Amino acid sequence: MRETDLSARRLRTWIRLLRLTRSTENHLREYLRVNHDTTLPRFDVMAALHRVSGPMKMSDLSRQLLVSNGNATAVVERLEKEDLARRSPSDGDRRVVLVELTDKGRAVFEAQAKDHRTEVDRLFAMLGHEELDALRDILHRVEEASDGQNG
Amino acid sequence: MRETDLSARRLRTWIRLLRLTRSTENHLREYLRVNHDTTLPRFDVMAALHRVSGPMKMSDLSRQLLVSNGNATAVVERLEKEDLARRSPSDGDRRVVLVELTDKGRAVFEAQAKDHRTEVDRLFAMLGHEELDALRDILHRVEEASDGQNG
DNA sequence: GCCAGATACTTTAAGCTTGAAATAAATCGC
DNA sequence: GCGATTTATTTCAAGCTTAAAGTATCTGGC
Repeated sequence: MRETDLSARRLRTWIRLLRLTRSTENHLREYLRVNHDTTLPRFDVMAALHRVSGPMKMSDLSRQLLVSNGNATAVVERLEKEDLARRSPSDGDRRVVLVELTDKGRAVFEAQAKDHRTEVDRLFAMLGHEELDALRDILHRVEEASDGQNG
Repeated sequence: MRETDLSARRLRTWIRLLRLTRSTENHLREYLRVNHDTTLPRFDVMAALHRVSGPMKMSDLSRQLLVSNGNATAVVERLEKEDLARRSPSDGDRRVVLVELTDKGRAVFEAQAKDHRTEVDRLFAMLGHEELDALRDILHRVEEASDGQNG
């Protein structure tokens, strides 16, 4: 009975984790739409580009965001159309395409990110250092284990 | 500096939570595709229908899954085409549409769910009762707080 | 009873996402 | 060097998802 209990609890926990994530994403999507006229995927891509503060390979972008390569192409294409990002060929390897934020993109993102951060802070306001510690440890464990299994 | 630290940690934690959820969803999507030739949205809808084991309002379905009403319509439509689910009008309120699994749908889902559960159990194998307790408490807190703020 | 507003659902357009196929370029073994 | 394989990216078709608009029905105030 012991192991069956654990298995059932893991499933219930996963479902609740999924619900919390969806609910939070829905909040943030609505927030970005109303206040910054943008979407979550665009924001995510811009955040990844901003973080490295320089040109980034398309493949690194999709790997980082855990989305397909075709998806990265599509979102970057839209950002490019609005002059928020720019693609350029790589010097060394001619297969590689590099992406980076434009000046406009950087400015727009920084305004969005400031509000986004405030909103996340609000949504998780009830978590203090102790809960954050506990959560970090648990996330660590799961990530490490899955690293061992795959990539 | 105290509050700024907290805010930064909440943001980092949210990002890692999001990554874990995406990574897990990617695993499960691949698993369901390869082994059961189905998708995550279809599985989620069928799971919700199976859980209530009877007719369910379309609006309750989309509320439960935290997706838009139009989305529920689209996925149920596809399930219906494959004879996995069935829609019918409600007796009392003629605006209401009820959905339920067909016999075939129930059988198909139960086979999928068995494997899905095993897979979740595998992905979260490193979490024992203590971590699950800790996680449950944290999820509780966040959910309660956001219930207070909104719906 | 009527009608103003609320509720339940579907339809639509646009954008997101995937997996697979296609293209192009690099690398490896010989 | 050459061909086979691998790697980087784009293109494509199909499905997913949302927000908004549209249709139908119900409810509450009068």
